[in-house]
Amino acid sequence: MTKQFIDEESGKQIEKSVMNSITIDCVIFTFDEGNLEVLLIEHAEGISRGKWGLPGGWIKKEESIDNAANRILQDLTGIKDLYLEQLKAFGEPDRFPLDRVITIGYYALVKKDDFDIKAGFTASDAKWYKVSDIGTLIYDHNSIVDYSLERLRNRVKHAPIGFNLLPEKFTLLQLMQLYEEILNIKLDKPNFRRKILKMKLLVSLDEKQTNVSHRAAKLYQFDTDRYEMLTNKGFIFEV
Amino acid sequence: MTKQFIDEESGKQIEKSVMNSITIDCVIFTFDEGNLEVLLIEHAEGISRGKWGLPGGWIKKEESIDNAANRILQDLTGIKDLYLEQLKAFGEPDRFPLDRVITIGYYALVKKDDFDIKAGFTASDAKWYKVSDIGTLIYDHNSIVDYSLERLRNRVKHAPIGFNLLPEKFTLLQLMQLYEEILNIKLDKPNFRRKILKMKLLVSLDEKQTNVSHRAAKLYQFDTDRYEMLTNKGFIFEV
DNA sequence: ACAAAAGTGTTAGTCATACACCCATGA
DNA sequence: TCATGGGTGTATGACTAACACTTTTGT
Repeated sequence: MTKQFIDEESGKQIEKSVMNSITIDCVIFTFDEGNLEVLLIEHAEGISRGKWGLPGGWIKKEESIDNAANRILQDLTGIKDLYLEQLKAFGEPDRFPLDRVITIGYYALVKKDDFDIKAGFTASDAKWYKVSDIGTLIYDHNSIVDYSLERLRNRVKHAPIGFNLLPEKFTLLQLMQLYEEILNIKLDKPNFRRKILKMKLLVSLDEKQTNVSHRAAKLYQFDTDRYEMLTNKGFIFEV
Repeated sequence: MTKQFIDEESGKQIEKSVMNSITIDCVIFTFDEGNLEVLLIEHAEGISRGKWGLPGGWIKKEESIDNAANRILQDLTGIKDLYLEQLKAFGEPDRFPLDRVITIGYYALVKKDDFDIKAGFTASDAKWYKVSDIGTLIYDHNSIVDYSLERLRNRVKHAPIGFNLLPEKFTLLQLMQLYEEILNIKLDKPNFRRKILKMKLLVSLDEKQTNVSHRAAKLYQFDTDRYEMLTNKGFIFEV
């Protein structure tokens, strides 16, 4: 099954135990200091040298698409259990200039703390960009990012979110800012509190913030059972 | 670009100006006499002879995936402007027994009246099945149907539906039954009326049902502008 | 007259919104 | 004592669910 061939993009000879004409591209989201960010990779070689794009890779002949996406992300980020979901296939005939390649888009949610760049990438190769600061990316990667944002906005309204984006312990304001940032709206603090607390999604801890120059907020964590239950059942978080 | 090769499934020699290892499969929904139905095809040749599955086809090298799906469905059904949306890619390594093939799932909504079987299919080759009557299909086609149903159920709660499933003129009860059938629930007639009418989605016609053995219901049609607006903006139809 | 579905009215309760206001803490 | 964010209270209005009720039409 394995064969050697020249990668048309990089010019390098690579091992070919992967599927032809199909790739995977991932939009990796994180949340840091009130900003929603996406991990981008700077291409070092080939026709797209110096340009930024989404991390991606090939699908091995004997692995499922989901497994391929998981493998690619684990190799890149070092994170085992990240949240990962397929978006859809992107396949305009001219999306990749050298050949007809269809790509399957994924999006992932990770905590920045867990993140650890791996495998031949240096800090200058891979960088977090605020979603508002993303410029023009290679190929159709801007479309994939746009589509992933739509999906994320939809998801946040119908299922709990934050488990894979916030630290273990967080304040209600942090959670609210996550919603505000994803949905790009302003929320009313008192009403947000009530809405979230009524869901019984959070466990209130006997702990408070430290080292803040204002009244310390209570810390919460997610009730994992309830989180899972609401993920399956869904809800309406209207704005 | 064009080459001849032997199709492993059917054994037939077919023209090969299409992408390798990638197919399209479509779940075509219709609504008939209160039932949600799916179009299935009986395979006449190859390893899956006599079994039922979803209609599908190949992607030509120079067409987009969406165009391929449109072409395949137009050839099959004769319908020009059907509602069509990509689901996602399905790619378990063993989903197709003879080779590694990834398929891109689509779902379509059609009016049965518009429908007209084409291109080498006879009535015994292609048949409408009630969703509750779908048995075991070839490959992973049951997963694709299940996923399309989930997507349809989600869609019906957040955007207007019916334009591509109901006749031009319809009663409120027909629309309600469509919701009931898709969501698999019972609705309260008076409350459904108010909810839908409040959306201003329908234009009331000065026409009534004929030949019914009870009080004739008023006929409605969709306000296309409003339908489109609500499709883009989205809404919440909670149950 | 009766069956069957169309269509209206009413009530009680829940929920979202908007905003006023008090609390705790570090600088 | 002031700025900053944490957190509570409350009045209003909108909407939903449940169900009783009236209307129309063919048989």
